[in-house]
Amino acid sequence: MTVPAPPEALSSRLGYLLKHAYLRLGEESAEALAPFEIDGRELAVLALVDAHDALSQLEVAGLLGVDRTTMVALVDVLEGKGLVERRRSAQDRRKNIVHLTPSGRTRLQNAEAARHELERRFLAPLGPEAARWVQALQSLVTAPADVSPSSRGSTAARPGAARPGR
Amino acid sequence: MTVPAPPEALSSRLGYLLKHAYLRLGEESAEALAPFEIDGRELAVLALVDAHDALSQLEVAGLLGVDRTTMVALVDVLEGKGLVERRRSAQDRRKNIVHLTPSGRTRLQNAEAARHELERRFLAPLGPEAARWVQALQSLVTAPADVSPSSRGSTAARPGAARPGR
DNA sequence: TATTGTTATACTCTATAACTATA
DNA sequence: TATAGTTATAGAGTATAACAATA
Repeated sequence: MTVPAPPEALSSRLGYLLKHAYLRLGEESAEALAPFEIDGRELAVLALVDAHDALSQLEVAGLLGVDRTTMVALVDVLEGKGLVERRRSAQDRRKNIVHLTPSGRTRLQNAEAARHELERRFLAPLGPEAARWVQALQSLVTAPADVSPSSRGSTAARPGAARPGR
Repeated sequence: MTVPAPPEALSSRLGYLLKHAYLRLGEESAEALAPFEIDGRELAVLALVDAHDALSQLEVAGLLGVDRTTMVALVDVLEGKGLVERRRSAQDRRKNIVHLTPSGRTRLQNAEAARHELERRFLAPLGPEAARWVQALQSLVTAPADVSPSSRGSTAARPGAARPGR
């Protein structure tokens, strides 16, 4: 269901708010991208391999923050839809370079337009503050993971940290 | 590892940003609440049954936005920890009213203090804008779910909702 | 007949471990 | 020996279906 107007005890909880914002965007995103038979994460893969040049599966996985085994399935799906192709790297034949097909490039452009429109609608309640709000969100995601007194372990780096993360 | 500084192609994606903000908060939250042997959602349940009076399991589930079967497991865990008790409602013996135990009340207070401190740290990169940013986030979660042309449609029902694929 | 709580089951998502082919 | 990709498997998390007790 998502969103039956949360009571005070919840509306102040960052965890609740972020989770439900994420879920809601997911729902609307699925709907907006359905005509393109693609989901938001698949679209992100297309955008990445378009923007960068000759990325291997592992490199895409790293950028996206997903496991390499997850990446295999993701590329399987995209290749099955004819949107990308795997090509062995000539320099290092262990690597699969992920290439956009012409069909994939077209799909990327059309779906990106739909995504922009969706995000515009999603952020509409913020009015002119939307852009700044998103900037702030970026700063939370890329922040150096705290530094202050009460310590804690940073998300990234840290020797034998064995993060469950992801 | 979350957050290897996302490239431009990702840092503008709301889906990516919300997901990773949520994941990161989850990691830090787990760490901050670990001493209390409780997670963020369990804490939210304690706060809800404390704030409202005599809520049934189904009512808590509705407020929290989780399934009633999920709620059973959640209450099982909290009852196992001695933080809540199930009591049959005298008015409607089908209902389990969820009560805080004295131990639950103490745990709630201590864990809430830790949560506040955690959220303060998490939002620190926003500086004095933090409060307004959270307000904006609230408005996204409680927004009337769009109104414009392409509408949307809750997870459930909706008659002629296109959906060719899946 | 409908609702609350419960159990059993299934499905999605993702991670871990082990294998292969390359380096 | 280490790395990229793959496969098989297992673990969260959550939803659906069916059932008992109660209304």
